[in-house]
Amino acid sequence: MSSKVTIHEVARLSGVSIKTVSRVLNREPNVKTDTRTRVQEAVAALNYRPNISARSLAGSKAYLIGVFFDNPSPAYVTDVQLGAIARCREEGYHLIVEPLDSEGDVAAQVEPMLHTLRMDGVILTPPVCDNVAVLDVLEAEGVPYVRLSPDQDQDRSAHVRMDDVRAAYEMTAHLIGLGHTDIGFIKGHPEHGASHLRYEGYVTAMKEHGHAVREDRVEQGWFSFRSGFEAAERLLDRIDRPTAVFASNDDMALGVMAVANRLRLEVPQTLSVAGFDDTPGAKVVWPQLTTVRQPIQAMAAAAADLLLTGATRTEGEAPPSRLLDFELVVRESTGPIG
Amino acid sequence: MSSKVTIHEVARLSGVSIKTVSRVLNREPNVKTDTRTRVQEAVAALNYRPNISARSLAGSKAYLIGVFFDNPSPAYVTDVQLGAIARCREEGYHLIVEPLDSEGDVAAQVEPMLHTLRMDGVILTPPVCDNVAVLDVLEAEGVPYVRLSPDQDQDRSAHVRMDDVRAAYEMTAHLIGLGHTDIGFIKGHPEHGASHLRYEGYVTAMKEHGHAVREDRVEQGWFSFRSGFEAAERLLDRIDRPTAVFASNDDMALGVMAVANRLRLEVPQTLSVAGFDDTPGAKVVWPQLTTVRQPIQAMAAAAADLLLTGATRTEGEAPPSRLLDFELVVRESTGPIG
DNA sequence: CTGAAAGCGCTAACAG
DNA sequence: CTGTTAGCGCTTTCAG
Repeated sequence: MSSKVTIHEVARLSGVSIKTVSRVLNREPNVKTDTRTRVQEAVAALNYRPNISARSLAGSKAYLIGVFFDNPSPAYVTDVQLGAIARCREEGYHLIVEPLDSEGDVAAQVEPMLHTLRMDGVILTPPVCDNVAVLDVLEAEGVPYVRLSPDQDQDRSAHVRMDDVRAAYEMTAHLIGLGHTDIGFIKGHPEHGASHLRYEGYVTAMKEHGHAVREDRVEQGWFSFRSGFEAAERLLDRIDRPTAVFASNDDMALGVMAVANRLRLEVPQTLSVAGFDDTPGAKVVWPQLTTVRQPIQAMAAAAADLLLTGATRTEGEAPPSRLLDFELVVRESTGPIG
Repeated sequence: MSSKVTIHEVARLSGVSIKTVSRVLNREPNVKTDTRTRVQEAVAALNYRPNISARSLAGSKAYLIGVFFDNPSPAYVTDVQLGAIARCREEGYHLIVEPLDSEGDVAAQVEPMLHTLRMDGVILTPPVCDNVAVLDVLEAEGVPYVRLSPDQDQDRSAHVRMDDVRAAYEMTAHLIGLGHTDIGFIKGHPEHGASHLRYEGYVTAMKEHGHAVREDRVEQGWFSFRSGFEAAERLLDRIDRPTAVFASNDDMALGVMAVANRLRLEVPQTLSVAGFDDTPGAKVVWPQLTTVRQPIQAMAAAAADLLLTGATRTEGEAPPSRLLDFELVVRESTGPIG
């Protein structure tokens, strides 16, 4: 219980008023350099840390940023937390995590936490970032928020996203560059916006390179391993089959790999397989999966940054947004034919 | 900004003093049932929520539980958070997540957060739960903590764990029950306590069933996919090979699967493969992996419970601990020979 | 069983 | 550039 040091002790030791200490703490202007130094020394000497409850009770900041999530993948959630905390720590903010139960009334879960804990901002991950009821509550409570990769109504709020179309385009181009012309595609869950964007990238790349998009080369999937497995069976269990398959996410790509194994199709000699997301599973198959990496940590850090700099509070103008670069991760599951 | 309702409004509406409202809020005794009801109605009518900063500034509780982690797997971290929050919400507590950078001075990172944010308790996950410097800081600051699956010095603090020995024993017994007598084993990272416990379970089961533990059937691994892959090559790429392999974790088991695929060994007809942990990857291979599921959410909930009930503050006696049950998850990667 | 008074440790005005 | 005075919304004494 060594934390009995308060702002008063610091003020006394440095011979100034508590208000001046407060100014130094908050990096406010109008403090003589000399005084500032003296206060900082006292802070260090006493190992003083301002009490966050007192600060938020008295002031307008809570030094707390919330991360709301509702069932996305663990790897995604963890990366969001790591990215957000990295930026938050610079300003002395902490992260409150609030898993939401999407089965229940999500808005009803959100409202109480906004009342008790006055967070300075909230980061919303998919799919809760597209839950209109949640956005409504947030706005009614006046809590700034940033959405990560929102599907719908992007102009409604500040958000951070990645260029799915271009990423899918480049992955397709990568396959084409390897010599493939007959490339199968497995679509993602039709209710996820990313599905359409990724498909669009694939189609554009095929067309621009003069390759037909055959109807029997495009299968519907649902982002799950099983749906990828089944789609791959339809695509591959026949004489006339594509030489490469691009699945809209890694889980489905792993399903493709499983089918390839079963059918004794050598990857990548006989079949190239590409995924999307760079989930942990991508490195846990043999051969390792070529995929697209989203800069999730950087996206979360950008979201935190928007919140901390107050950039979300725009008057009239369109809410700020950031578009980050993806990365093509070429591993062993794609290669030239033969 | 609808949250201007304070305890005073509630007191006025219910015709009592704020102290009585406070009593009702905190479920304190000595309030007439009638009065209590009236206050609760006022709370509901005004949609009042006590301000957490004010509460923690005035009182001794912060309504905040910390979760410290330092590089365990995303799936593990997420489960811990879900389990802990489930218990915390019942009491109006929130979760603060603090990823620690194990490369740096972990203790130095912990001390400031304990000062600014006076958490009521902290849950430590492996491997940070075995960092003595962190435990020292926690104790110096008087912050109660519970460790999840600690390796060392278990009696030092409250902790929650699972019976690794028995789980490994039962998995081995499962294989033996299927008719296997020649079972390979891949050990985990030698510096993780679980590695030894799991090996012990395997050895005990083999011996008790009258099967020899051949030296050339036990390989050292490091919990990574690659180490499992390499160990499996030594175990399987030869005429005289075991009919089953039990890897100390799923990542290594997936490495075994990859080697089996490569060597064209049919799983499970020619080779049974078992893992440990039930990570997401276990369901993302074909055939799906037989493994052991740790009740991570339940363990985290138990840890939160110890913290919330104040069970960690024991005088003199041994710190409390809870041992939870594991679950054998039998999927398709294990089966009878032939 | 209930209430009045006194802060918790800080920031927000406003004076100087 | 610096200090003074008020609270923020609660819990904690301590009286009734």
